[in-house]
Amino acid sequence: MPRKPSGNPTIADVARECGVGSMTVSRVVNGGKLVSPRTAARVRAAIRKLGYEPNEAARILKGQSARTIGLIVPDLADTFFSICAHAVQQMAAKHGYMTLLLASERDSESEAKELTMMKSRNIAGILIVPSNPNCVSQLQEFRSRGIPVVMLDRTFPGLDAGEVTVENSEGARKAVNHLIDHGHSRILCAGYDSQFNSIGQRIEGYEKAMTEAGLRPQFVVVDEGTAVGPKVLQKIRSPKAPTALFTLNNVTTTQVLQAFQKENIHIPEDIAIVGFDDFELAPLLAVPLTAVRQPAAQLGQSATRILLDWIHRAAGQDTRSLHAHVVLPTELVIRRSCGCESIRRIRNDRNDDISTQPPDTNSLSSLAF
Amino acid sequence: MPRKPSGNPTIADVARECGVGSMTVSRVVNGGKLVSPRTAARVRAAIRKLGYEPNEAARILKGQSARTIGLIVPDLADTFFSICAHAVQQMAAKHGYMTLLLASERDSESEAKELTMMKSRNIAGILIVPSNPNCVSQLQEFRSRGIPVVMLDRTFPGLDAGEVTVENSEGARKAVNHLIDHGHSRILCAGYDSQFNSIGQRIEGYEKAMTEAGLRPQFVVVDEGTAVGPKVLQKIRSPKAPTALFTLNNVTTTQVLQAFQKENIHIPEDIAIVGFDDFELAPLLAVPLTAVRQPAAQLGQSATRILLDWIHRAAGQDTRSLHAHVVLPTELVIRRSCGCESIRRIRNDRNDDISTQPPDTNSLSSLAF
DNA sequence: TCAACGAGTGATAACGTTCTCATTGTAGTT
DNA sequence: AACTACAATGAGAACGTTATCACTCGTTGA
Repeated sequence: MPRKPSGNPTIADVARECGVGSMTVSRVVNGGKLVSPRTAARVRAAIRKLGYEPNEAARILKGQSARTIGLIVPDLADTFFSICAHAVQQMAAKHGYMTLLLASERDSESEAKELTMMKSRNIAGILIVPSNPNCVSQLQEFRSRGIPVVMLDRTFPGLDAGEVTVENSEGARKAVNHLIDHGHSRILCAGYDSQFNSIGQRIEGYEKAMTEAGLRPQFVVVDEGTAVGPKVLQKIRSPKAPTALFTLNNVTTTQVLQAFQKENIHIPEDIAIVGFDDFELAPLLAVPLTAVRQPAAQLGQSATRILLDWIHRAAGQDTRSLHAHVVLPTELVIRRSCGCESIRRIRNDRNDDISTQPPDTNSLSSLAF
Repeated sequence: MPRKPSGNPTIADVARECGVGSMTVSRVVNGGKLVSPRTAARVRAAIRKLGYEPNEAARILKGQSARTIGLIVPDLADTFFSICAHAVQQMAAKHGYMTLLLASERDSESEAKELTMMKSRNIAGILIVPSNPNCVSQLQEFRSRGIPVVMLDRTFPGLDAGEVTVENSEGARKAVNHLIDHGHSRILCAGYDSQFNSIGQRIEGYEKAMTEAGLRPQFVVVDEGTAVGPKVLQKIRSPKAPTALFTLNNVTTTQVLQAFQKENIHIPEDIAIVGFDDFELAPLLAVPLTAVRQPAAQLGQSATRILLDWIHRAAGQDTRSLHAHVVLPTELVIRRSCGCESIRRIRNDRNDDISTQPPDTNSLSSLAF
C-alpha cells in the first residue's frame, strides 16, 4: 500500500471510499448545501470510518483563512493578562478556533516580528493588547486585507479596529473618592506605562476626583514597573508626605507592597492604599487589599466574541467595518488597605461577606456566545 | 496590475524581480547552499525590496512541518502554568517558532479535540502537561509520524517522549521534615489530582518523611480543588487534630488559606503550613508562606529546548528516539507559616534577606540555548 | 582532445483543498 | 414538444512552496 507522506487520509481517499467526486466531499465538509441528503450521509459515514480531518494548510493555501486567531499580550506572567488569555482561548475553542498566543514582552521589535509571522500564517483575526504605537501601521496592513483586528484593554487611535476596554477613569475616580471619604488629602498616584491610554484614563480619573475635592494631585510615574517601589518610598519619606496611595495597576501594587514590607511601613496606619486591578490573593494579603476590580475574563470573552462575529460577517462578503467599542464596568472592592478596618471592627465584622469576596478570575460561563 | 489574492509577494515575484528561477530563490531562503554568492546577494536584495515572507501554508502542504509548536496546559489561570507557558513562548520565539497554546481545562474530551486540531496543522512538535491517560494513544500517533513530544511537569508511561519534571518527592520530604523539626507529629497532607504522578511523588515524599520519623501519615485528598478547603477544616476540628499541614500544590494552598481566614484560624499557632509550589505573592500574605519552590520558568525553558533540539535532529534524518528525562531541583523557601517566626525574632531579623526572597517567576535569561 | 565531473540553475510535478465551470438529470413552464 | 430552471455532481485549475530531475557550463584528469 502506498503510504501518504502526511499519513492522514485526504479528501480524495474519502471520495474513493464512497464513490463520489472530491468536490462532493468538500461540500459536505463545509456546510453541505447543494448535496443530496443520501449522498451526504454516505460521505459522512466514510469520513467517520477513515477518521478524515481536513488539512488546514491546504485550506489556507487556497485562500481560506486559517481557523486560528492570533493573540498578542504584553506579558503572560501578569495574572491580568493570563486570565484574559485563558478566556480568549476558551471562547475561541468553543467555536472551533485555535489560538496562536504570543507575548510581546512590551518590546516593539518582538511585537513587530510576531505580527510578521502571523501574516504568513493567514490567521483569521487578531486580538492584541498593543504595546507600541508603531504596531498600528502593521495592523493596518491586516485590516486592508480584510482581516479583523480587535484591541484589548488599551487602544491606539487611527485604526479601523474593534475595541474592548474597561471603565478606567470612572474606576479610578471611585477608588480615589473612597480615600478622600476617609479624610485623606495628600493622595499619591503611582504607576508606570503612562503612554497607554488605559493608564492615562486612570490618571485622568484620579485627577478629576482630586480637583473636584479641591486637592492637589501628586504623582510618581516611572518608565518601568520595577523602579516604582523605591521612588514611592522616597516620596513617602519627604516632608508633607502623602497619607494615601492610589496604584495604577497590579504590578505597581505588588512592587509597592514589597517595598513597604521591607521597610516596615504599616498599612493603613502609615499609608492607606487602593489599587487598580484586583487579584485572587488580594484578600489573603497581610492587609487585605482594597482594589478596583476589572472583569478580566469578560474582557477576553467580549473581545473574542466580537472578533469571531466579525470574521463570520467578513466571510459573508459583508466587508463593512465594524465599529464595536465596548467598555466594561469596574467595581470597587473594599477590604482593609484603605483604612476601612476600623469601621468594620465597630460594625462587628458583619460586612465580611462583602469585604472578602474573591475577585472575578474565572467566571467563564457568565457570557454565553 | 493584477492583485494577488493573498496580497503577499510570492517566491515567483521575487524570482521575476531579479531574473532568476523560483528554485534559486527557494534555495536562498532555506540556507542558500548551491547558489553562487553573486546571485544569492541579488536575491536577498529583491527579497528585502519586496518584503517577501515565505508562505507557511504552502510550506506545510509540501510536507514540511510548520515552524510552530503546540503547547497544551491544563489551566492558564494557574500561575504555575502561565509562567511555564510564558517561558515556552519566549524560548520558542527566540528560535523562530510560534506557539499554539491550548488549555485543556483538565477535560479529557477537549484535550483530545485539541490534539486532533493540531494533527491537521502539521505542527513541528508538542509540549504537553498531560491531563488524562487517554491522551497517550493520541500522542503515540504523533510519535509514529516522527513528531516529537515532550511531557511537562507530569508524565504518563508507555510513550516514547521527552520528560521534564521536578524533584517532587525530595521537595516534599524536605518540606515535611522541616515541619517535623518544628516538633510537629500530627501532620496532615492535603490536595487533589492524586492521579498524576507529580502529585503522587509529593505524597510519596510526605509518606517517606513521616514513616522515617515514626509518624503516622494522614490525608485529605479529594477530586477537585474547590472541595479541599472544607474537608481540611473538618479534619482540623476533629479530635486529635493535626497541628501542621502540607499542601500539595498552590491551588490547594490558596483554598486552605481562604478557608482559614474565613474561620479565623491562626497560622502558625493553630496550625502550621508548608505548601508545595511557591508564588510571587507568597511573601506578602498575612502570614508569609513557607513553600517548596519549583523552577516554573526553567521547566518551560528546558522542555522547549529539548523539543526544538529533537525537531532539528529529526529534520536531519536522525530518527532515533530521544530519551531525555530531565528532573529539575526544588528548594524549600522558609518564611513564617511553618512557625519559624519565633526563631527569626530571636535572631533579630537578620535572616530577612533569605526569608523574603521573591520566588523565581521570570528568570528567563538564566538558561541560554 | 575528449570524457567525466560537479557547481549552478530552471522546468516540472506534486502537496490537499476549494473555486470555476461544465455536465448531467429532473421538474416545471410555455 | 421544446424550452428554461435548477438541483446535484464532477473535472480541472489554481493557491505557493519544495523535491526531483535535467540541463548548462566551466574545470579537471587521462
